[in-house]
Parts: sequence; C-alpha cells; structure tokens
Amino acid sequence: MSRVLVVDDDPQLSRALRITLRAAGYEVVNAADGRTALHEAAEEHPDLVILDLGLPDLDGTEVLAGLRPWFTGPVLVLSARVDSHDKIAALDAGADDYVSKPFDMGELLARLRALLRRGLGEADEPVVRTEHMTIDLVAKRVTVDGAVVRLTPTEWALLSELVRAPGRLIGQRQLLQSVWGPAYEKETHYLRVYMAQLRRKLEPDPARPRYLQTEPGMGYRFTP
Amino acid sequence: MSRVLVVDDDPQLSRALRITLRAAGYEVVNAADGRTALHEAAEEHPDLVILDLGLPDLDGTEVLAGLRPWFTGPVLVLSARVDSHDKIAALDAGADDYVSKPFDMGELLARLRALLRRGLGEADEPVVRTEHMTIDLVAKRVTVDGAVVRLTPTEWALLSELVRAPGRLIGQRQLLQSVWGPAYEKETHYLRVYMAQLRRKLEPDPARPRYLQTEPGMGYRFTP
DNA sequence: TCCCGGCGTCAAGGTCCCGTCAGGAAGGTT
DNA sequence: AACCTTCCTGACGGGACCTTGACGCCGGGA
Repeated sequence: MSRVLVVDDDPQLSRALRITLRAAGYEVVNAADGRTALHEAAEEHPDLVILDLGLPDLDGTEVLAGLRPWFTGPVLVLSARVDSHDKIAALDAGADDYVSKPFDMGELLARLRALLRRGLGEADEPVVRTEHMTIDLVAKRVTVDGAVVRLTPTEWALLSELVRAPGRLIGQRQLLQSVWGPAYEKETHYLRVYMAQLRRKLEPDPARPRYLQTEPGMGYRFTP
Repeated sequence: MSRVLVVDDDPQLSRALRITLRAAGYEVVNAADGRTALHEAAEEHPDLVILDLGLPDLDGTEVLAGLRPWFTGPVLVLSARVDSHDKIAALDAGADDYVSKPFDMGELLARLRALLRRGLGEADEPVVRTEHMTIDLVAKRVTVDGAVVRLTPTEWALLSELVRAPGRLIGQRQLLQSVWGPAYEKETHYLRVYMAQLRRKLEPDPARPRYLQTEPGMGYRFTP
C-alpha cells in the first residue's frame, strides 16, 4: 500500500487524517512542523505528502521549496486561505493539488486517489540503443557500429521526433509540423527525401528498413 | 507548446477560456458536445482536456468514461455542482482535478500548469487487450498472437472507431461518416469489404467472428 | 417455391503514395 | 572568389491501397 506523510501542526486535524487514511488502507507518517517534515520525507520515502501551509516554524512554501528539488511524488497542500493568489503561488511552487479548509474528507480521499493513480514516473533514458546503433538525444550524437555519423539539422530534427516515441506511429502531418513548421503540413515529399537520407545513413540495408518503417498513408515509426 | 481540448457548450465561457489559454501560450481545440469531444480528442491528440460536466448530448461522466480507456493525459473537470459526491464521482471516474464554477481564471491556469508539469514525464500505453490480440490506440499498432499486424489507414480508422467504444453497437451510418466522410453514408458495401479484411487479419476464425460482430441491418460491434 | 434484401468473399482496375536520383539555389567557410 | 554543405524541387518507376463490380449464401416474406 501507499505511504502518506501528513504535515500538520493541529493535533485534532492530524489525528482525524491519520485515522481516516489508515482506514482507507494507507500507511501514515506524521510531522508537526516544517523541519521534521523535511526530515521525515527524506527518511520514510513517502509516496505522497499532505502539507498544511500553516506551520509553526517554517512557511509552507518553504517546506515545498525544500521538498521539490528531490521529492518526485505528488504533494497535496492544505490551507485555511481561500484566496486565489495563495493557491496559484502554492501550485506554481510545486504543489500538485490545493484544498481549502474546511474540506470534505471523502473529497480529499478522492483527490489522493487521483494523484496516486498517476503512479510514479520512472526516469526516462536519454540514449536509445539498438543492435546496430546508439542515439543520444541530449548530446545529439548518433553512432552506427561504433562509428559516429554526422546528421544535418533537419535530419536530426526528424530522427529525434521519431525516436522520442519508440514504436509509436507518428503522422506525417505531425512530423512536418514539428520539423518544418505549420505551413509545411502538405509537403510530404520532404519527408520522403529525408527519410531516404536517414535510412542511407543509419540502416544496415536501406532498401529494406529495419528501424525507420513506413506506414503508407499514415506516417513513420521508429522500432528499436 | 501544449495543446488543450476545451469541452464546453456555453459559448461565452468557451470563448473566454479560448482567449485566456491562447494568451497563455496554449494551442486550443474546442468541442461543444460530448460526441465531438471524443472525436476531437482522438483526432487532435491534446495534451490535456478541460471538460465541463454539463453537456447537451452526453453526461460528462460518459465522456470521461469514453476518454479514459485510451487517453492518458490529464483531464480537468469543470462543473457548476459543488457537492462532494459529484467531485468524488468525477475524480474516481478518471478526472485528475475538479474545479467548481465560478472559478478564478488564474487559479485554473495554475492548476493546468501543475497537471502538465507532471504529465510530461509519463508514457503509459493505453492498450486494449483480448485473449488473442493487443490494440495500442496511441502507437497505432496491433499485435495478434505476438506478431505485429500491419493495417492500412482505412482499416485502422474503422477498427479504432469500433474499439474506442468496446461492447457498444456502432451504426453503419456513423462508421461510414467518421471513416469516409458525410458523403459516403450509403456506401455500406465499403463496410462489408473492410470488415472482411479486418476479420481476416485479426480474427482466429474469420468465418465465425469473435471480436468484430455484425448486427444485421444496424451496424457492428467490438466485444473484447 | 420463388423472390429479394442484407451480408461475405474475391479479384481486377486505377489512383494515389512512396522511394530514388539528380540538379540547382542559398548560405557559410576557407 | 571558389568550395562545401545543406536544403529544396522535379521527374520517374514501382508498389500499396482504395474502389468497384460480380457472385454466392442465408433468412424472411409473398
């Protein structure tokens, strides 16, 4: 089950949250002020943090700022303030949701479920490897059989658009739009020319593409 | 920049949202009822959907249910209802956030930012699985018994129209209209030809279809 | 029994799409 | 100024795809 860190200095509310969350099947860790909150967050590896902005020692946004650089899970902010500026500030400081007090406990649980449903995103790999080649998306470098291959800017833009979604079909309109711009949506001929160049540079057998595949009438697909 | 689909039947609110979102740098696509909303969501690949629950044709939760099987981006629900039960129902139906009308535009934008900030890292595949095959609606890829099956654009358009509403009967007119266009409403022969091709490619026994079923005189149905 | 509408199958045209090659224009470098 | 890289554009052959027609099957109604 998921682990929730509750940061609140009001004993009554804190206790109510703990009981409700336990009943809903969560593990609960408590913190009554900002400093222990940061400590507990690092120690207990919670999946989600419920953070009350009204804390005795630190401002809630400071806790948020201390949390966000390294904590990747969702943070739900509780506050007695209903002013929009507070909400906007908290959300832009890294909060994923903002609930004003007093709140309905059932709604809070539903918002927790919605946040946790989104799951934990894994770190995406910036370099794509296949049997024959490696494509480094951040270094903008491609090697085929160990040798570095030079790509022109247009070739690279096209390739990276395909490689960013491995296995996914990308429509020709989307490719044209993101490589050449919205005005070139109909110039499908560009695609044919540059796909041919990419295949000549990357494919083991350019006549029968293994990685850069055509889906006639729809678009292209990179399959690792 | 991110693309937002706004589903709302109130022209004033819809216009206000469009202007505000455009000014904030988003691409905006509009839909005034549930059916065009589902269609536009499939067609335009928005990064996020703003969904008003009060629609003329479908209940908002039905739109949510039609969206969720394959749409992975965040959905923000707007509603005039402030009752907690409505919020809980919408959130558990797949919404990622719930904002009651009237709302502050700045807060809405902040909630949008929070949702998009989180949504970009994730890439869950919305696949429809049966015993024999998997249908990936985003990657536009179908596998039968582990082997990739190539579909032509028309075959794919027809299949996805059926698969997006699993178990539901889709009339021939609707199929013809959404695949070939409004001028082809009477060309039921096309349907027979392409359904046969789909069955030959997908069904274990094309003579006795298990997934793509005919409802004589009415339409077709995909049953998982 | 015969007729008829709806459905499934097959095959053949014709159109559109795709890959390839090559030549010329534009911009930057030596 | 000459050279190079890169991008755009046209022509052409081949293949994939869509359309269309013909035919057989089945069930319901005259």
